[in-house]
Amino acid sequence: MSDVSTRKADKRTLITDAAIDVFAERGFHQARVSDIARRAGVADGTIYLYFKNKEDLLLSVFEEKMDVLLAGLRVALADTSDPVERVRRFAVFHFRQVRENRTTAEVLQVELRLSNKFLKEYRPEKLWAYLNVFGQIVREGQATSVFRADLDPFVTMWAFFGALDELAMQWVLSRKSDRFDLDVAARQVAEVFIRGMSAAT
Amino acid sequence: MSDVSTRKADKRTLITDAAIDVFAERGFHQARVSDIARRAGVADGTIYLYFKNKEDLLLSVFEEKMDVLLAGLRVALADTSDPVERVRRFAVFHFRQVRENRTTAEVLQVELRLSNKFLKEYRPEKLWAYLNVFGQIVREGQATSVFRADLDPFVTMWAFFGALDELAMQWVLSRKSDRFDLDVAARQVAEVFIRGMSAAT
Amino acid sequence: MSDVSTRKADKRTLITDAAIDVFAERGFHQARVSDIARRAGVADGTIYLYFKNKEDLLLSVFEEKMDVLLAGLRVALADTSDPVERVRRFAVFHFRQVRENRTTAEVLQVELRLSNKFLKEYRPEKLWAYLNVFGQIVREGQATSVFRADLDPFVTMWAFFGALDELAMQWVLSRKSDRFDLDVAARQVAEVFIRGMSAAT
Amino acid sequence: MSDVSTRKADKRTLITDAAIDVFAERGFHQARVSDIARRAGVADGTIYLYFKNKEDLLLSVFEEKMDVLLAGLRVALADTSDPVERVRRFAVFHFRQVRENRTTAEVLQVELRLSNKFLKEYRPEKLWAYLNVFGQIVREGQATSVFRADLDPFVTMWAFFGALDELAMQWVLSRKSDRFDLDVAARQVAEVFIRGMSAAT
DNA sequence: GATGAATGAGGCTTCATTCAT
DNA sequence: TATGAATGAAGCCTCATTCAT
Repeated sequence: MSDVSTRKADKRTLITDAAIDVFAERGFHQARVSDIARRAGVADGTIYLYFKNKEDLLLSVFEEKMDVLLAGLRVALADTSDPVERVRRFAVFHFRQVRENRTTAEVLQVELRLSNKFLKEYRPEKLWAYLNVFGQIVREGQATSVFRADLDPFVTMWAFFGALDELAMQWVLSRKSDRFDLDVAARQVAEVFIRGMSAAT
Repeated sequence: MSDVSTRKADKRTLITDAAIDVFAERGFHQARVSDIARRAGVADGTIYLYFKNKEDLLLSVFEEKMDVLLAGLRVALADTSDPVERVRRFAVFHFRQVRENRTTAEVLQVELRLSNKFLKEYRPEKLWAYLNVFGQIVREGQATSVFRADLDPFVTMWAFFGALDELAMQWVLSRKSDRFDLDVAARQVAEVFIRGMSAAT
Repeated sequence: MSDVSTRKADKRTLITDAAIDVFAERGFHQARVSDIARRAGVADGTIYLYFKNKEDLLLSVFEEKMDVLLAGLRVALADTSDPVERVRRFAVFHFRQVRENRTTAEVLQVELRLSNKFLKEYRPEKLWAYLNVFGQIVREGQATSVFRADLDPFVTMWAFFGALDELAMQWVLSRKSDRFDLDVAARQVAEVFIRGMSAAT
Repeated sequence: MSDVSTRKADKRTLITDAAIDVFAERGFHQARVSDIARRAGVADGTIYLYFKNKEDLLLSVFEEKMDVLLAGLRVALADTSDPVERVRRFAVFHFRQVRENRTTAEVLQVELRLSNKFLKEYRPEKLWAYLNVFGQIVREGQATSVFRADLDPFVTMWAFFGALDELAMQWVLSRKSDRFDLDVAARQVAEVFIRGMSAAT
């Protein structure tokens, strides 16, 4: 990689990292481009060399974040094909990401609303890919009769993601002092869904 | 009720109703106060006799609708004390409200969550009251050994709400054509949680 | 005086008194009509039963204040015709008014600027009458060769008033703790002008 | 001075100059920021790169003009240490500035005093520095027994400034036709104060 | 006379984006 | 590539005044 492209990549990363922080702190609409520029240590105009506009910056941030998340999720699920175990790992993985990078949950929240409402034309494929991993787990569980066949994977998938997402948001928003244990929460949510979806009588 | 207070109440309602429509149509940030005023049939300044500012109008919509929602929920749960049945009714009630008040749901689901103030500063007591109804159901189920004792009602409560909320949002944001059946979703989510929380082996 | 007219007079007085306070506190432009109404204990609209508009209220306040001031001044100067003594009494009287009614100085300041600039058509006759008392003292002093004949009474008059007014303003604006002695100031200003205007070698 | 800083300084000056004109013409409250921008030949928003808001623009005009005034005053007094002569030069200098910069004087005399912030919150250090020059003259005169020792320099200083200020305001606000001679006024005010403060019997 | 809810014009200010350097 | 000063559209909100009761 040449010096120039390295520096370019660095600057782009500086901007997206700054953007994640500022979007998480203030939300998309309240975040000012100049805030992001200042935090990234670049000029306002520089942002427009890497991103078409503020909206594009948000989408890029989201896409990059989701790429990392999805890759990590695949690694976390790699060495087991047991649907039950995979559900557990999904929950644990999601909450570990949230804890290790608090802004993840916030950016997801913001994105979830904006991508559908404000940016009508944008389809958050990466988010769907992430969710579909769970949908696929459900389908596999149903195929192997581990999970009840009458469950709609679509409904289950969104319900599961909603549960994780809401808990993540509450954890992020709570004061450090009365912050609950994410590992415990992960296990409990996983168990509720596993038993809830279970085909066993 | 006197004529004056009736008219006053009416004007406030005119404004909140108009606000819900306009917020749902254009989104909070794109909605102009003058649009809301025109739709309500009042002058721009009149809005500021009832609400501190545009954001306060949004939060007031939330407060008012949550009051109605909570009252309705209590009615829906009134004639049964069976925790299992109450979970079912909670889900059914929630989704029925969403379906019957789509624009209101859209504002509460989407626009409200984009308000930085709502997420970061405002303490949504009304939301907590609504959720605690579910928390209470869990505790009663645990007390009667219907639900597993090792579940944290706090975690379960947020997980359940997150599941309902996320599905509601997907339904609200989806195009009419590919809108899924909320009754089915209500039943499935309720069953997953009921079985998931069940103390039975 | 009938009950009605008494009550009417009372209400008018309530409003002007409130207006003096509010104008002094916040200045003419920053003062809100509703603030004055609240302080007076009347409805906003009531003010418009007694005054044409906000501007008219200011002018009325000023006129009334000046009437009182002028009447008081005449009393204070009544029993002496010695120009030197009258200068002393003028200064003492002015500062006594300021001390006994702090808002006097502030209303004068506000008025002085507004009457000339904002209300071009308004001629503050009452202020001129007040000042002309000093102008007349100068002229009498010149006529009796107590004061130098080459002084322009117009210039001297404004200079004297400016000196009094500025000191009054500084006294009003100063914190109670480091507030200087107005009596001393009155005597010193009077002496400076008396000696300064004196015809004696 | 580099090109950039020159241009920046120029733009700031363009704005303050335009502001003085517009404030003088229409008064602070009637002046629209967009008028000032147009007169300065810049965009509305540009003003906010140099000034916090409209009121800050007014106060900045004050600060900048007082700097110039103070520097000029020091030059005017430079080549004499005779307190009597210095009093004369102070008055002459002050009125010369008023005459030569009528619009600036109008803003400083009239508009500034209508600003509540200026009167109540802002500490006009620059004004005090200007006044203290006179206070110092008094003290020097007292030290050399030219002026009476019993005069409070603080009182004398404000009285003198008040006299100059009030006359300046009357001159600025008067119609051209009946505008009095500022040179005569300067001489008369100076003589009144010199004799008034004189230690001689 | 008294009320105070309602009006609505108008302007200050923000901030995403551009472009000359 | 990088800068950051400049732009200017657009909208929230204030508040003097009115008028139906």
